[in-house]
Amino acid sequence: MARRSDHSREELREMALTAAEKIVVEQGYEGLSARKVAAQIGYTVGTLYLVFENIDDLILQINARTLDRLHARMTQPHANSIDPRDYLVQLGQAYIRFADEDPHRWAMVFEHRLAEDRSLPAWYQEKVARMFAMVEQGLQPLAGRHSQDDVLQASRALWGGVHGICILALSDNLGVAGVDSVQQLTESLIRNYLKGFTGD
Amino acid sequence: MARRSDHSREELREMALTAAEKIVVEQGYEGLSARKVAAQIGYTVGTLYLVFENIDDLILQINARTLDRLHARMTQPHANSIDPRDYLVQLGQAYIRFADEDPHRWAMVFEHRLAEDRSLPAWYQEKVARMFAMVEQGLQPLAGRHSQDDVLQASRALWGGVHGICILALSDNLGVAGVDSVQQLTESLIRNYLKGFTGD
DNA sequence: CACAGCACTGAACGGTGTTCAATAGATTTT
DNA sequence: AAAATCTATTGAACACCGTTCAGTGCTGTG
Repeated sequence: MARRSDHSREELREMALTAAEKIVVEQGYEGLSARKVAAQIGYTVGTLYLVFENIDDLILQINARTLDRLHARMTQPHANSIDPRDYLVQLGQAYIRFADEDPHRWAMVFEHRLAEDRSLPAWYQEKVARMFAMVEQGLQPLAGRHSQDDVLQASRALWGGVHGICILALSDNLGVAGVDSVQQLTESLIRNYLKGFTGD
Repeated sequence: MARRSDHSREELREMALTAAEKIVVEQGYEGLSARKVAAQIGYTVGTLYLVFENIDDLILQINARTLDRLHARMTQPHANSIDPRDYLVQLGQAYIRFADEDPHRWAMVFEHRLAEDRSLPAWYQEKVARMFAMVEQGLQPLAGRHSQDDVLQASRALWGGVHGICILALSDNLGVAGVDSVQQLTESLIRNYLKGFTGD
């Protein structure tokens, strides 16, 4: 029996999340289970429920971390001093690279569906919004005479597009092998879309 | 106990698939279970395993039917006698409409992941390829001086894009409410991409 | 040193996919 | 018609899943 107060709630939470992430990275979404996480950190399943509302909650916390990692990756390209088109391509490619390097972690963000009725908490939606905002800002210099609404719509279409390519590629539904081809597809999508958007 | 030979293997298979589809349509992927399907058709779970290899197999069969339905929907717009651009937009919108009208059925095609190592059977991949082929053909009239490879790549980028918008929209990650807005996004993606692709 | 409080346990519940010895109903043989 | 054979179907069993909560035993307090 793990001693009482060996670890604070916060420590427990941290240990559990780290252990769970390890399982996900190695075995994917399907490989994750409350009992496995508990065993990894030397506690029993009941304890997990003192720290997390339920398994969905735990998954959401991991996905939040994944979104943070992804965001960090996408902050590496710098908007200043390069062509806006190149910047957006770099954003897209950072996204693809992230998904390729850590497919299990990435996939869980999109494979995890919460119960039909329940919706994602605001703080989580915020993290998603933050990524769309990056695209929106990257698109801004190319706005020309487009309205703000147009830019918003374009950023969504564009990012949805990149995401779609990423999904299909990772599930082998694109008949495309290797990251390089996927990167090319992404670049094709972005550059052609932008050509259409800016109208030249 | 259901009488011996009340139904042929083929009838059993048909009954099971129909029952399973009903469950999926009503309750989604998560709501599906071998026992529920068996109960629906008046047999016990063991019998299902005489007809299907396992639950993944059953799901794959349903997904194959879904792909057929989707394909039928996408065959309704006619390539002849309209502008190729309009045709591709119609294809995209048929896709979105299908996903919107039957989200559970559609979602299962993409939510279902088979074990890491196993890959989709050839006859199934064929059905996926058939859909990409439609896009490729729709794109052909706009090929101009592009190589065949370019057209192939463009069709994948384009379709991946439509798919991505569809996914994000259905999981409420686009902050877009209502089918109409999604249709607009799709049209934006396709028309702008095509403008870039054809270069005018 | 006793005791109260509570961190933690782990068995229990109802679910899942999957297997396979046993059964019961149909068919064939006697 | 009865007996024997055959086999489609059963359903209990297994190992897992998420979740709950009465009980246990450690720990800080009085």
